Amino acid sequence: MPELPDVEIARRRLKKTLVGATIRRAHSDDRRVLRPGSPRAFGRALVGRTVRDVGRRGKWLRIVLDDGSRLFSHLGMSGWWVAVEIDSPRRPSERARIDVARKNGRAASIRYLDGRRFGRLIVARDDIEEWGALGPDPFLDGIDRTRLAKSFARRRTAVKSLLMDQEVLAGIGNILATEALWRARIDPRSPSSSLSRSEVGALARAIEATIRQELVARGSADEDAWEDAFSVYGRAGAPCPRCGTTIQRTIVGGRTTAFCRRCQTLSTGARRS
DNA sequence: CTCTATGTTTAATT
DNA sequence: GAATTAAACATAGA
Repeated sequence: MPELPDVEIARRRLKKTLVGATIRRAHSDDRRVLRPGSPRAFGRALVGRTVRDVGRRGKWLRIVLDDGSRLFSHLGMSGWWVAVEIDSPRRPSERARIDVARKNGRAASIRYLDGRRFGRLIVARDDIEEWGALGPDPFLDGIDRTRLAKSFARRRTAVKSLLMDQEVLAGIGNILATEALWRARIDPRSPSSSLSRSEVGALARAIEATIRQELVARGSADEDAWEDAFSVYGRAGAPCPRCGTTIQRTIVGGRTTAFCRRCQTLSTGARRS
């Protein structure tokens, strides 16, 4: 379940169990998830280390260790971390496990699950390239309207595709982009360079509000809260919560997109040709 | 059987 | 070059 809000929730939970704890065992034999690393390097880098910090940028998690090395975790499409009893039996679905001893004397264990195995676990001495390439994180850094407007002005690509570009803003995926554009009343197919300054502002506010809303929905124990928080994502054919018009489904930048054709307007302004 | 899926990278095409 | 599109990855569920 991995977009910015989900990864932020995962970060907070991991931080509670891991910071100050010392890693006693670390195991993974999943070469796909560890790519381009190896099971041996994974264990060797982690065992004996104490966790200093658990951070996040965009959809990446970064666990910093006492020797300065780091474990990066990207959840892909289906990745997730769970905490379990230290002696709980290994389940076949577990792609990695890390057992720690905490300062309070209690032991803990976290397991990485990832059905589709698009996720990554990377150990490195320094920050990896993918981390450094990320644009500003809307939750950590806020959204610089001027900078965003400049990114949009440079290209005519569909605004939704630019929103999902991790170098423009880090952490926005298909759900956040779909929901924020609905909230800002902007057609996802609008060329980014056609957005007015006030539309960019409305979009920035919509992104911030959607992140806050999903953080609450996904942080709650209620299983249904996750889907209930969506206004249009996955709701093609259902009525728009705002105007009642049937939600449309289309493809933008290769990804399924839901939108309301009545209340999300297509900007066509400033264009060449 | 077919289609879809919260992501990213790479190859192919325009 | 840039920019867009399709395919690929691996797996589960409808």
